[in-house]
Amino acid sequence: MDTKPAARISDSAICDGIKTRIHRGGYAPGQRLIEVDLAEEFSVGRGRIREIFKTLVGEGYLEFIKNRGVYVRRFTRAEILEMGRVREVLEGLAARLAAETELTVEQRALLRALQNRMDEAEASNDVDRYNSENFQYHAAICAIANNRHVEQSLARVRLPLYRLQLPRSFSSDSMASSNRDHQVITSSILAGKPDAAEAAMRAHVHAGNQHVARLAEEHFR
Amino acid sequence: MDTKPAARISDSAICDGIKTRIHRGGYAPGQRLIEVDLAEEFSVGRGRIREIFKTLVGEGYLEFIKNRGVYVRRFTRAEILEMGRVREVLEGLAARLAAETELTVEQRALLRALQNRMDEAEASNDVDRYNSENFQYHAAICAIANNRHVEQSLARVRLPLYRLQLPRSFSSDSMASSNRDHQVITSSILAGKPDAAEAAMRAHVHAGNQHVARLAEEHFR
DNA sequence: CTGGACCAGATCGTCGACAATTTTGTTGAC
DNA sequence: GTCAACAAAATTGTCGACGATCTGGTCCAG
Repeated sequence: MDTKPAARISDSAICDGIKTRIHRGGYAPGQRLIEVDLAEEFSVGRGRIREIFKTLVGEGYLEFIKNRGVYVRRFTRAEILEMGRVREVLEGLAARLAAETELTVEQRALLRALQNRMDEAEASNDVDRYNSENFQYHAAICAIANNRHVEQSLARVRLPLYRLQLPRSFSSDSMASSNRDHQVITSSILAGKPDAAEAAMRAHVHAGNQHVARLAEEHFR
Repeated sequence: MDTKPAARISDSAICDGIKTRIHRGGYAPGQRLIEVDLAEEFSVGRGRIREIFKTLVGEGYLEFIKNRGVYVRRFTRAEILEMGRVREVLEGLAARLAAETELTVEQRALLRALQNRMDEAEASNDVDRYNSENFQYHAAICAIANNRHVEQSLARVRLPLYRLQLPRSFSSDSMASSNRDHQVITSSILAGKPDAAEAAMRAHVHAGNQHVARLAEEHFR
């Protein structure tokens, strides 16, 4: 029993692999994914890949066209703006729930640490780092909110953001403004003020959406 | 070409069939669905049923457990309350978007007609009819909001409501209170007041959630 | 040169067969 | 009667094969 025949790969591992590539840009928006290619790559049958595709379609990553296969989902500008409005209220709710929570010392420390890191990134004008910390910050608030359905619904409407994670996504100005929002949100949550936290978060996401609305058309194809 | 061999049933038709049964109670929450049974019933292969299951899992109707099959999704009280909070903000957003819309005459007429019907149901104390009109009313607002992602996200968090669609779901008192909310929402949308419409809708759904929170534990198993 | 008809290759759709796993049923000891 | 161990049945997991559909290229008429 020394040479196990390469332990069978799990469905979720394959799912994660595909998601990661989409996030990282290995698969481009609109790209067609060929069943047999992935089947060979992961050394599984085509049927399993097919089922995994259906799952990923359900999560909003892929688009399915009958008899034509699946494509990495591509969002139009109008669609991204529609999702943006949903994101406003959901991120707002997450902030509210976080502010309603009796925070643990670890949670308080985490929020402060993330805010510090964003402040540093802003001070050193490091847009990439700010962007990355920004994602973690929103994820942390979502985790503190502790509502699986908020998290799940948010995940869907956040999908287009990964694609817009370009260096140009934040200018120096917009980064400063974004971080001012964050500071208000952070302190509102730490102070346990749900109304303030939600309002600040909604305004914050709304501003981000207007930024998207002003982007040139070429960003969306 | 006289005897077509029973035109092949489409995936979406099968999906709808299963969904309908879940809504109508033909399949009970927690019930296990056997692949081969459905395959035979619809005269298709098991693989297709399997893929359809994955799709329905993605939409929140079914739950999948490896090596054990799929079950009609069952929600705990805590989960329903979590979903309720999401519903608050999403229904609120739908009302806001509807109020932001330049309504057509048809849309105005539809809203008024639905409100009238609910008023009638309330006046005649017809809980079942009120319940049914209530669903249509919320659907109509969602349609006017005209945001596919609001609709999609809402569909998920509305799922537990179908199950609670019992006659006892509204008492005479709560029906009156619910319809007062509706009247405020309706007039706010007709008057084009987004803030008022959203606030009223949020309060309305919030009240409904508190009603759920007070239900006895037996309703959730 | 343009466009439509046709053909060949690539890819998807569906099914049935067999293996793996879980569930159910039975037996027997205590 | 209760429980464990085992055996049988039911159900799910996986794959490969075959037909159906789509894609892209070629050829020929105009």
